[in-house]
Amino acid sequence: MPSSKPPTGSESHKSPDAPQQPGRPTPPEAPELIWLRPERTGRGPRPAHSRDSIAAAAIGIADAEGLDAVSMRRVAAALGAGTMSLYNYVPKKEHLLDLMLDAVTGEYRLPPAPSGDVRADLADLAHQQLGICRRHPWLPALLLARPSLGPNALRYTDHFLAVTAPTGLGGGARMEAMALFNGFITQFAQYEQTAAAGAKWQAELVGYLGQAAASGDFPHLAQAFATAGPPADPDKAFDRTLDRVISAILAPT
Amino acid sequence: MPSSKPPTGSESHKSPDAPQQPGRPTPPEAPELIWLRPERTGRGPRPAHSRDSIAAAAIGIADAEGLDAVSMRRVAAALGAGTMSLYNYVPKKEHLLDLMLDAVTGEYRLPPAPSGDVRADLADLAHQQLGICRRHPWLPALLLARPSLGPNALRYTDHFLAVTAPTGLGGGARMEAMALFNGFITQFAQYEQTAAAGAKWQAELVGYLGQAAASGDFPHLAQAFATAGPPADPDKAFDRTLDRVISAILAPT
DNA sequence: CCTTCTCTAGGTACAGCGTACGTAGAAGCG
DNA sequence: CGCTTCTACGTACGCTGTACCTAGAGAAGG
Repeated sequence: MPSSKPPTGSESHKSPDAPQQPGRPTPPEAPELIWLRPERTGRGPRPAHSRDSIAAAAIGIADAEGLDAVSMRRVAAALGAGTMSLYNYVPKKEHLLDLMLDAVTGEYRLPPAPSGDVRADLADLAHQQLGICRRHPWLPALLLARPSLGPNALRYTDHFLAVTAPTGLGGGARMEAMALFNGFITQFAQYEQTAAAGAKWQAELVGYLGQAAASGDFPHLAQAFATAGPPADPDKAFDRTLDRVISAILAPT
Repeated sequence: MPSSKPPTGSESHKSPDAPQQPGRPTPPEAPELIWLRPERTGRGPRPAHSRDSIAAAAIGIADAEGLDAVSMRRVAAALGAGTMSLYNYVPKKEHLLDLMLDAVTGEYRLPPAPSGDVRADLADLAHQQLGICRRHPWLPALLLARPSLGPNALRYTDHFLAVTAPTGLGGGARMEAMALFNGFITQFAQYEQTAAAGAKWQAELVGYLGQAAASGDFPHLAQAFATAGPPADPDKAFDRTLDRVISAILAPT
């Protein structure tokens, strides 16, 4: 997440009048989006790896040890490659994350066409997404941090637009609806992850909230705290809020 | 975002039978939540700084140069302190982020009591949150990454519960509603940020989407792309979706 | 065929990160 | 006054992303 000014890339000539020969000829402007760079140009030796295998290796590490364990060195080592060789495939680490994102987005099983029941189709998409997020605990954080539109995400988007076509909403409105829809699911999954992360953390939090409630400064919080039932079944809570979100999407303007 | 196993802290005795004297006596279990640690114990010299001043310094850096520029060294330097001195106030960098989060949460101007118009009160909260997020571009990313419940967040939560009390929903349901509400706003702000980040990026994206649409593989995307009007006023889009979200919250079960 | 040129692989090196640890001295308590 | 406990901070370690360079593999053009 570079803040505002990336260092503008290379521009690496040593002296203004030097001949083009030495070093790199500075490919004038490589696209920033990795999906716009061809994976292979056809010249030179065949690459020993592929974007897919790299993404798979990174995903394996992230699944097993968390997103923080995914470093260029680790991934390269997992592939049996030298660290810097990875940079021939992935110009920046950001792009590695993009590859990971799109690879897991490929796990959706999208039906060839909408069923006609918008609610059911959306619920299916939602449950698939929640499942994918649960299989890859690092995914919600990544989805929230960076919007990425790889080929598989395009497939998904197209399908979502198809499913919501009967609503009569325009293209832009349906894109907004998709953002709301995915955002809710992702955040739900993210919350599940952090909640599951630490029992000790949770115990501390409960103590802290109880103490806050007891202080008298937060009467409504105290009341909600006091009337809270047993911790709800997460799947029930998900479906309950999902219903509300779908209703919000389908509601007439 | 530590994945699952933090290294369990210190436990730092060198030999089992060594006397307790050397080094640190290992305070047996300091709470992980920074809000549970007292800022001051009363012994020893008066600290030269405070959590507030530290948070302010960090926020200043983040506002000016982005979240990545906020490092322990930078913050300490901004305070005129040695790097490691910061660790007397903030046991881990995570906690520094918690302090930043709660400090900006203090920017809400909460009325002493709900007005009685639930929709209006929620809209006010939403616009305040959007404003805060726009003032601090790094905030959405942080809000999405880590749930944090500092004192100011408790104030906010209590107010939200008060505002939504007339809905008749239970405490748990209103907490879920708050998550949905805040999540939507945060994601909207986050999206605004990334969109504003790079014109070049946006141009590339448009080209990429156009190319994808032209490929014929994504008919609905192509159609949405073709019928898209001029880019909508973000504030209009925000209010439009906000209305839907509020309706979803207020809808009877 | 050979030459040429482009591509890949990978090592080395650097700046910067979070933070463990140890030391020196100040301030409150008995 | 001492004892204890705190604060301040320098040094050092392992890790990160990645700029840059050197070899050599292998397709394209003559």
